[in-house]
Amino acid sequence: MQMTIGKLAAAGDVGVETVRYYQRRGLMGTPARSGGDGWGGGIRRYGEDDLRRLKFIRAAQAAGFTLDEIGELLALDGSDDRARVRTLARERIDALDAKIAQMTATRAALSRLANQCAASDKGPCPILAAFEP
Amino acid sequence: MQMTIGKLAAAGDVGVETVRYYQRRGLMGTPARSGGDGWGGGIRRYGEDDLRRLKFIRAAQAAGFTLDEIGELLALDGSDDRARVRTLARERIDALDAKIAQMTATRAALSRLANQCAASDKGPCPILAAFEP
DNA sequence: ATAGCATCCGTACCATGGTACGGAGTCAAG
DNA sequence: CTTGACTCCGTACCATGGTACGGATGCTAT
Repeated sequence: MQMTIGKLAAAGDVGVETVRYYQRRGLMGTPARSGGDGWGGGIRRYGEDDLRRLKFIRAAQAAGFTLDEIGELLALDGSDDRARVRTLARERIDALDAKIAQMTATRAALSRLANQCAASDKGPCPILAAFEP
Repeated sequence: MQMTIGKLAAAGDVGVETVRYYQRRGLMGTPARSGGDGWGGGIRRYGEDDLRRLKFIRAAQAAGFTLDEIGELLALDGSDDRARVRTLARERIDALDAKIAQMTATRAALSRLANQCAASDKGPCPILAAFEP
């Protein structure tokens, strides 16, 4: 199932410009232009693999990987440097754990704040204090 | 306990330039220069309140508020628009919940990946597939 | 009173992750 | 076979959250 960049972008839920940006960053390849009319022209066609790759980029990004790290992951896929993969995964897991813990604590602080500000129409509502230890 | 911008920044675990940046953004005030020598000169002195404010900014930032939103929160502190405060808090809580859920799922995916890549030295280790549904 | 470090301030620059623009070429439908 | 939407590509611009530079001045310890 071949598609144009527009379809690819739509399927990956990003903008066309974003796909092109990823290509410039080296995260995605640019298929040969194919219209076969003899010179340079035609339109690039993308397949399932490209879509998978695009979706991977978005997912990895959501995991907190930077585009540079994602580039490394993509390069690693197909190589067999398992150690490096494990290291990257572990690092990211640790970072995620820290972030999740931190966000959970913050959530609690915000929840307290919302409750205090809801309670009565008079009384405190101490925004600045809400995040204090 | 008065301090210079350098001490303030150190106490808040940010750089001096960052404090100055927050001042430019209107998130922190600039105390009057005081050396009393008669004209404009002297050095600005900061107090506990400034430190509290600075720490608040960092904490709120960690909660996912943008600096613009933090500006609004700071403006709200002292006003009595409780409804607005509750709304902001709720929004942020919802966003945090979504993000936490997402990160938890991602964590699981990474964990699977790390395990697969650790298991044997041969076999897959499918990075691209690791994030698939 | 002088060395040496910090502060003050404006302005410039940086990284990240895109988004917009515009002219030329291409493709599909009517 | 034209019209209208889409593609291609380079280049420019944007928002966010800082970081760096540098000359003039201030503060403090010797």
